[in-house]
Amino acid sequence: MAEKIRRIAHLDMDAFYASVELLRYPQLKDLPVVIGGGRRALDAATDPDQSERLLHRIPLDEFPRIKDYVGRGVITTATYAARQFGIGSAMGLMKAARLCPQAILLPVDFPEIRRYSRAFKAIITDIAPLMEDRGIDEVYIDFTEVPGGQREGGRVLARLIQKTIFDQTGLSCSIGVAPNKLLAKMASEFNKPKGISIVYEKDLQEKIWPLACRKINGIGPKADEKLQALGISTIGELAQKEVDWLIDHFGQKTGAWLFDAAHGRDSRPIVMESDPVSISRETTFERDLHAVRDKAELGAIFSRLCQQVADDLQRKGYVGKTIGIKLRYDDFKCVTRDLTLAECTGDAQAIRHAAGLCLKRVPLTQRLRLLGVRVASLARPGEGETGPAPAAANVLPDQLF
DNA sequence: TCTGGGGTCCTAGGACCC
DNA sequence: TCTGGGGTCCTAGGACCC
Repeated sequence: MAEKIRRIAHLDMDAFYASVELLRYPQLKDLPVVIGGGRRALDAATDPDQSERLLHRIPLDEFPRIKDYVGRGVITTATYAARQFGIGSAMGLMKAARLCPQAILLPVDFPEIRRYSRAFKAIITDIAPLMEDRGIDEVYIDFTEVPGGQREGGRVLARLIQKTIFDQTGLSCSIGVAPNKLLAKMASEFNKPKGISIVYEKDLQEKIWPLACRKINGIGPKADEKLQALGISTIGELAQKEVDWLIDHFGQKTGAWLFDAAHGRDSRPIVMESDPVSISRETTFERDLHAVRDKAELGAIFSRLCQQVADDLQRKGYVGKTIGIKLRYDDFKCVTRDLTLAECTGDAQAIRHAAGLCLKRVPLTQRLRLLGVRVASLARPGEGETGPAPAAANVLPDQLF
């Protein structure tokens, strides 16, 4: 019997958030639709009175248009029709409105998105149990030992998974199968949407080296800029460099990683379970707020964030001992402060108190656009939890908010 | 009219201990 | 008195990803 070779798949749902909405509103198919934004200006779409009518093929001209949106939201997903206008993920909605004013704008329906996310993942693990969750709309799957996982380099199994997901949910996905996660991730992008791409080790020069370095998961705008400045644009060009040269320019760790990545080497395992490192909540205000003039409003938001983080901790079954805050100023500059307590807590008041101490260590003359609260150094409750904060801690007079 | 929210990982300096 | 390591924890910032 032939030796099995390691086959890793990366599966990415096609325009996931938008596709889920299209299941509900099939009349929007082939139109530019954008998902994103906050609550405001979208009430029409979520108004209970209207949702009745939505089920009965609401006329197109009654859908909210992006040009009517006022706010600070960004795009989560755009349909392929919307992408024709240059609209893309993470783009500000205001900019997207200029590119395609008539695009339909729908808010993210998180419960629905999570429902479909759980559904497609359950379909996958029924077929191939070794799956790594990489977020709401993508996963890695180990094909190596699964029936059909070796046939045609994984294409047979990929087709089965793709078809089963589509038959059971109506959603399409793209799959790349390769010797490791790094290459599988790149392969899944080759034929989007509804694509299947198979990459073998021997395909490195032909299929991977012509690609831009930016296609490597982990090379972002900054690293790409630095590579460009060194005359390196493609993965092939990166692969021509000596490992020592890369280490000189990028440091030991990054240099060695760049070298391996350019040669298609990646030994990271599939990780099926992991504990979170931190749990946080943050919010961007509708308008920039001032620490003094908008003190009451900020204080209320601050307390709410602490309560939400405490609720999240409770629901997920964690406590933590490092409490942190994050501020973004009106010029988009960001600062963080954190404080490690003697013992873990999950209590909203204790979090609020520690976060309040952090806040005092930060300059507050400039207007703020974002405030966040984070709990890290997590543990399971039982050992290390302090419970409610001592009464004295709650009446410290010098709390800012 | 720029630029969300929830994460992970890395680096680097200082404190502190052995 | 000066001169060293190394290891771990804490903190701040930043790159990157979905």
